Amino acid sequence: MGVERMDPDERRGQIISRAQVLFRERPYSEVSNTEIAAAAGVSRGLLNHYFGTKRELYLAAVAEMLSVPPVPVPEYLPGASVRDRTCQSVEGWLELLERNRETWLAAIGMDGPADPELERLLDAARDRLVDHIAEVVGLGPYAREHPEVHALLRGFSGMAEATSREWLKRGRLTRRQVHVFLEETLLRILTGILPRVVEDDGSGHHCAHAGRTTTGTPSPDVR
Amino acid sequence: MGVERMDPDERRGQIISRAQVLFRERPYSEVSNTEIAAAAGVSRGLLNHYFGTKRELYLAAVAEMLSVPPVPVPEYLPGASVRDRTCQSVEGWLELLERNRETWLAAIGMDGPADPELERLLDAARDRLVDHIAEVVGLGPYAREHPEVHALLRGFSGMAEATSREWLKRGRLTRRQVHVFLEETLLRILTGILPRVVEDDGSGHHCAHAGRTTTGTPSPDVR
DNA sequence: AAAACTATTGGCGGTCCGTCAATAGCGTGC
DNA sequence: GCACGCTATTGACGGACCGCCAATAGTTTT
Repeated sequence: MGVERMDPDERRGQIISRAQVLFRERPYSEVSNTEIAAAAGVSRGLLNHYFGTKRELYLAAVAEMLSVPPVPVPEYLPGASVRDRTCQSVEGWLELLERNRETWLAAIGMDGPADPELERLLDAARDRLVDHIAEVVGLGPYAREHPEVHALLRGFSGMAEATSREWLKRGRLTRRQVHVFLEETLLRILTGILPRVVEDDGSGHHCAHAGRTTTGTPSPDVR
Repeated sequence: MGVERMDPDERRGQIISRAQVLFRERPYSEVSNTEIAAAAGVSRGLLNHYFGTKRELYLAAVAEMLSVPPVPVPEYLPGASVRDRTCQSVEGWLELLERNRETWLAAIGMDGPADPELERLLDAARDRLVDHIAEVVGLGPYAREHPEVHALLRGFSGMAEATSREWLKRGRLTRRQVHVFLEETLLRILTGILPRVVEDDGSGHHCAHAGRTTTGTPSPDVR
């Protein structure tokens, strides 16, 4: 069926490409090699010939997905303030995210999500944690009134998870450092930032774009 | 083999318990029903009898892991300042984390890899992103000198991911809110918090514990 | 044109999961 | 005390999937 004989590199590329499409739609375990082979118009055995195992094929696919989204290059603005630069940085992140949202979401989840049930469980657990934080910190009523507060605290909880990973798993931070960092950050969020976000009416405020931020290549979600 | 007939609820509990042990060690796909059944001293068919499908068994196990409400109850301190409370909150989180580290890593990593290779890929991608942020923001040299800076920025990136999820997937935040929140937070981190963490020499600083924070029950990693 | 090379296929064996009829423990009514 | 019903529990069957390997069919070399 595999119509013709093909240049190995080309085949390889084509297979990976087809695999990426499927792996973006469904998680690892729910897409079969048979299916990938069919989508590529190729025998199943050929996948093993090129990649050895299904997992390796998956890794190759993901690796290429992640290697592509090269950060949109920001231009160096000599006169830019720290604030301008942070604003641009954030803007760049959001832009990138909005653009290849599929890719990122797919890359992060491999075995777990795609199962809405499991997702609900984890979400619920995290929400409980956030509720607890809100309570301890004295935001109880405020948080109940403004749902955004809750969502923002979820953001903080994400930071807590990430730094904790750096501490427990990679050892690049000490427990003390994690503590100080989280405490200081949470404090600023509570005292200064939170109200500002909630009461923001949408007027004014955007980056002082001297030049374009911008996208050397349009970066159309992977390729 | 299944030694005796047993009370259904008891059986159910026993199976879940055994399953949890295995699911903590290895990810979903790498632990077979056969194995779980063996560990529980029970026929494989019985798992399907009680839980229908493997996934449902998995969900039941995870649900119980997460339900054991990890929150250690903090005492209400009437005279405590906001700072004290945030400190306690953070301390509570870290304490909890250090204690049932296995459980959390398992629960958190539920939607993640467990494949070291894949983990490496994702880590590398995130590190690249963080490098980029550091560069844009003008921390390039500083970050290269102090690895902690890099790790802390990873923390911020965790926050970015979490808030973005709230925006893109759950719709509890607007893009604008995410932007303002991230920008403000990043700015404070850069100007005020980062140096403090890096130069912290380990002297002084801990919560003003009026009462104990503490652990009504020792909370010995799940149960 | 024959031979060496390799991309490509199809089938084999093994593992794993969901289903289902059959078995075996336990309580109940007479 | 015994037959009967209920259900926990098992063992086996069918289907899907994966990794391996010998056989096949293009392509290049001599």
